[in-house]
Amino acid sequence: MDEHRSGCPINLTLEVLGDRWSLIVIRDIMFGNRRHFRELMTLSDEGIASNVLADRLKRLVEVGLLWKRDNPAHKQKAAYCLTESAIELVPLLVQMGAWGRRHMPASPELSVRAQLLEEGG
Amino acid sequence: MDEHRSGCPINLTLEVLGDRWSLIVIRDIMFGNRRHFRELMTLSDEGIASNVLADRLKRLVEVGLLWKRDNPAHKQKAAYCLTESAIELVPLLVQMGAWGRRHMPASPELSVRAQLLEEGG
DNA sequence: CCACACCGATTGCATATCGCAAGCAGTTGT
DNA sequence: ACAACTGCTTGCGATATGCAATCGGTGTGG
Repeated sequence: MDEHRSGCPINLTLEVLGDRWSLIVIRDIMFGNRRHFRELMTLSDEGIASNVLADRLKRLVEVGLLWKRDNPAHKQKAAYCLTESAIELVPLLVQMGAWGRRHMPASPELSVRAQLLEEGG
Repeated sequence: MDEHRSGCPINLTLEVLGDRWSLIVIRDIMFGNRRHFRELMTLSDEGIASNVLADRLKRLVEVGLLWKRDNPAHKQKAAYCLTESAIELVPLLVQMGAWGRRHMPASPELSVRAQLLEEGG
């Protein structure tokens, strides 16, 4: 993304994270302790397609939300890690969880985590 | 959208708001004091297309984030208003503004509003 | 040494959504 | 009557998405 639609902070955040998958990937790395491509693809309930996951990982690295750590022992098992910018998305994800918990048909077991974070985990 | 990808609160929020325009519309109604179709289309910096705006307004009404108030004096000038659910998105928008202000090239004049909200406006 | 399972990632293809421009019918002000 | 304005629709090319199959490179067991 080269040109921005506007300089509004909310809009700029939307330009980076405003799609159906980017925050799912970040959520799984952040709270689900997933680092590798196959983990992110198969272990999450939503079922992201491999081409979409590859595209999102690439874009999130490009915009500085993730970085790729090579594993010298296992060259194929590169790990995707959160940058400081991504870690600072925690309050945003907490608010998203809190809103979804109150206004959408969230499943009880998955709501617990959101509730704990909301109360200050 | 009939079936949900998962019961995770974050995912459910993304299913409703995870696109480039829904939160822009809500932002303009919430903070920009815009109620009418033409206002939302022409007065915002990002420049939403009319068909996309029509689609988003319809969907946001369907999911219960907006409601349409008829104007008896001006039949053509229907006003779109926030529901209670949408008003409770304020903390989420505040967090989006805060993150964008810190990590994206936000313009100074538009950042002021975000900063004020962040500090508790 | 070699077959095989696994790794991240790519390709092809059908479908859905997007951005843009033009235009619509109904309503309002003069 | 007429022009300006209302919310909204249509056509169309470009782009994004979802799905399945597959790729070349890498580690492993026999």
